[in-house]
Amino acid sequence: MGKAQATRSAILQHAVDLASEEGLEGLTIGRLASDLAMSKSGLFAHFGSKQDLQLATIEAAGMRFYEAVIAPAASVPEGAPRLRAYCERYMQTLREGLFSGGCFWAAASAEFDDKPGPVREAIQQAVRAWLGELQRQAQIAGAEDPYGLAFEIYSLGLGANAFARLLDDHDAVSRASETLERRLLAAHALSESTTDRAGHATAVEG
Amino acid sequence: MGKAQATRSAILQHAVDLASEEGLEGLTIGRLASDLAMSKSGLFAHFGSKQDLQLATIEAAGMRFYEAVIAPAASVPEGAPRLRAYCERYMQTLREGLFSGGCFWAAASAEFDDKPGPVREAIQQAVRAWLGELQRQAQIAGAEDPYGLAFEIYSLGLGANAFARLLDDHDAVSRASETLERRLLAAHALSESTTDRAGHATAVEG
DNA sequence: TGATTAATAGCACGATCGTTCGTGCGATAG
DNA sequence: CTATCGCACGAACGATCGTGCTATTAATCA
Repeated sequence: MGKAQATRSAILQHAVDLASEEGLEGLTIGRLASDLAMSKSGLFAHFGSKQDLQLATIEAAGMRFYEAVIAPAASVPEGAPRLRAYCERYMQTLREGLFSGGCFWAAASAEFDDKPGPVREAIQQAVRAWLGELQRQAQIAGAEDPYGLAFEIYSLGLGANAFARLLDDHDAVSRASETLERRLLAAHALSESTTDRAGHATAVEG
Repeated sequence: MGKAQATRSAILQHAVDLASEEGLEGLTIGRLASDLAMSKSGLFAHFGSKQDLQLATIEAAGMRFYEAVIAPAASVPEGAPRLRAYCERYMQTLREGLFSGGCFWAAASAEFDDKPGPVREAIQQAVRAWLGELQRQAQIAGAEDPYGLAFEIYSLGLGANAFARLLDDHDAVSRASETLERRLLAAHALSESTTDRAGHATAVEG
C-alpha cells in the first residue's frame, strides 16, 4: 500500500468521527487538516472536492459499521440467530460509541434526507444495505413481515441513539435492547423450528 | 402587536422550515434574509446573535408542534384516549409535513446531541416536554412502563421520518401507525378498566 | 548517488459567514 | 412644524469556507 493510501485512510478515519460530531456539512477541510497537523491543500489533494471527501467519508463509515456489526456475525447461522447477533452487535456499537459523535447514520440521514444529490444517494445505499441484511435474516427466520421487523429494529436504534446522546439517558440502549428482545421473541414464536440449539418445539401461531 | 413582532414572527416561521431543511447551523442569516426579501442587517437586528435566532427558532418550532399535536387533543379525556390522540396527531404531522424539511426535532437532535450549550438545552427541553406528555398519559392509562412506552412511540416517529424522508418509503408513516396501534393495544390490555366506552373489566396484571 | 515521480506545503482567489456601524425613512408625540 | 423613536437598509469588517495554482519536500528507482 502506497503512502498516499495510508494517509488517505488516516484522514478518513478522523473524518468519520468528525462528521459524526459536526455533520457532513460541518465537516470542514480546514478543521480536518489542523486536527491532523496537515495543510489544507495537502489534505485536499487526496480528494478532488468536498463532495468526494463526503462520499469517501460515508464509505469509510460504512466499512467501520460493517466490521463492527456485519462481519463478526458471519459465522452465526443465518436466520433468527444471525438476526439476533446483528441486533446485539448493533446495540453494542451504540453503547460503546462506534462513532465518537453518536450514530453516524442517524446524523447523516437527518442532514441529507432532503438534499438531492450523490451524497444523499450514498447514504441511502448504505442504510438500505443494512436494512436489507436485517430484512433478509428476518425473512429466513420466518418472520411474517421482514421489512416491518427491520423497520422496528432500525427505529429502536434511532431512538436509543437520540435518548442516549441528546437526553443523556444512560439506560437508553439497554431499554432498546430489551424492547428489541421482546419483539424478536414475539416474531420468533411464529417459527420456532428454525432456531439454534434446543428443539423444544412449541410453535405458536397468530 | 407592534410591527417588529409581526416581522419577527414571519421570520421565525420561515426559519423553522429552513432549519428543518438545512439544519440549525445551516440556517443562515443571509439565506433567510434573501428568502424574505430583507437585508441581512435588518433581519439580524431582531435577534442579537445567531444563537438567539436559533433559540427563537426552536421555540417557534415547539409552538407549531404544540398547536398541531398537543392542543387539538386537549379536549380528549386523559389517559389512553388522549395518548392515542397524541399518536394519531403525531403521525399525521409526519404524513402532512408539519415542517417542510421533515421532522424538525429529528434534525435538530441529531445535529446538536453532542454540542453542549444553550441550543442543545433548548432542544432537550422541548423533546422532554413532548416525551413527558406521552409518559404522563401512558401512566394515567395504566401502562406498566410509561417511560418505556414513550420511548417506543418516539422511536417509531424517528423511524417513520427517516424511512419516509431518506428512503422515500411512502408507506412508512402508515407502517409506523400500525405498529404503534398494535403496541398501544398490547399495553392497553393490562388495564382495560380505565378506558373509554365499554366497561368489560378484564384487568390483567403482570 | 542522481534523476524522476509522488505527496505535501504555501499562497492567493472569490464567496459567504456572523457581526457592527452609520444612515434614512415613517410614524408618533410635543 | 419639529423633534424623537422604531425599524430597516447598505456598506464594511475579519474570519473561514472550498478550491485552484506553484513550489518544495519526500519517496522511489536506475
